[in-house]
Amino acid sequence: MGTRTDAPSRRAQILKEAARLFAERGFHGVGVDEIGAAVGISGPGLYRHFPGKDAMLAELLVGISGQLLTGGRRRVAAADGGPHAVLDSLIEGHIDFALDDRPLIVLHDRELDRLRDSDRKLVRQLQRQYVELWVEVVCRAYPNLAEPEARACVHAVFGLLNSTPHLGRPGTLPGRGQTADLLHRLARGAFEGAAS
Amino acid sequence: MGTRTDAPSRRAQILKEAARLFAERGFHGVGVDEIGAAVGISGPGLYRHFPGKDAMLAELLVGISGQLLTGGRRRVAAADGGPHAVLDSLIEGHIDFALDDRPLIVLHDRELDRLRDSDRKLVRQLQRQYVELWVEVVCRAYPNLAEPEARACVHAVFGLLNSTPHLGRPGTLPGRGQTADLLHRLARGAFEGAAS
DNA sequence: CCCCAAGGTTAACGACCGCTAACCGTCCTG
DNA sequence: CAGGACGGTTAGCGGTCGTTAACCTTGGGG
Repeated sequence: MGTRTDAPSRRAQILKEAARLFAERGFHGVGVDEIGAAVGISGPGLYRHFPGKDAMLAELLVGISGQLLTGGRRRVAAADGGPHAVLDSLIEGHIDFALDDRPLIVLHDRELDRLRDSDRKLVRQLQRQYVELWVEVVCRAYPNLAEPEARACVHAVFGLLNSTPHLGRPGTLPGRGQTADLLHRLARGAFEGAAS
Repeated sequence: MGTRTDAPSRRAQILKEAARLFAERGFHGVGVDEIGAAVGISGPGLYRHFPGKDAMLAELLVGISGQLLTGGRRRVAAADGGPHAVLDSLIEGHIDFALDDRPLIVLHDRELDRLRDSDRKLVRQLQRQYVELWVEVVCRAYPNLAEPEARACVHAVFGLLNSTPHLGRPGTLPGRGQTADLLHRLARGAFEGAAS
């Protein structure tokens, strides 16, 4: 038997609802009773699945950071074109994540400081590796960008791509595909502008 | 006697420290005692200056939104070049704000939902007007962008420019001037990329 | 058939938080 | 020199929050 991939239903459901609530109202703005109510159980029943409220946030943030990193590494490893093609792949992956898991993207750069020291250190390490992955590709694609500049560009483009939650209600923009395309052009253009 | 511009020292000091703390740990993560301690008085002494903790956040957010809007309008009115020059001026103004008042920029798009309904409605209205100001200029500068696309671009570029808090410790990037220049090129490039 | 693990329930505790009450010193002014 | 506005203080109240305790129900296996 594996120690993971057990009991997918309830635990995953709790994490999903907790992510939504944390993203909407902030970690400190959500009570455990509300999280419980969101999954049909109430209050302290959550403690059969998690040792505490902090642990939910920690698991969410570690999960996000890990997913982003491994997804990015996979795309870099699967590169078959030049550095620009690799960068496009990274951008595409990040956009997919931002569009499909908005609450997680919000948490990922808003609620990091609410973690216990050890968890925060781990998440920061994962995030840093993800950034460095991008920085290497950007430096290869735009050789006239120095590394600190490239790092700043990467952070800025993350801010750009993570702006999807601010796009607000749907319907203002045609569809997911076109939104993704627009974001992609924005990100590429930003790098081009920085390197000019 | 004017109803404003009185007692600049203490009140302004409280607002400044409250902004810093709210940005660092979130509105719900900061107690009034900590805000008091940050300005040398302790706890309920704050209630001689503000009716409550909510009022501090409200005043901060209304102030930021108003400053951004009036600053933007001033720059549009003072336009002496084509739409691209106006857009450059808007970008420059927003960068100045983002670099000089990082905590306020953070609050401005993180803690909006913690306000009472009336205050939130006001702030949202100011923010919307600011966005529309940009959208008009962008539509003039890039006529092949439809209005919904232009609006999405503006939000995305805000996300890009507001990423300065993530740049972390200073010293990684040369100086303020070069950071501002890099951000400016990133923003212009993003619009160019979107319009291509 | 019994039992026990899994996953709930409600009650309640201790800590904390926003805020009020009551009080106090210090100027500035009529 | 009285007096009141101003800007502090400490004590404490009411409510909320995360967490624990004690108990209950159900389903599957020796």
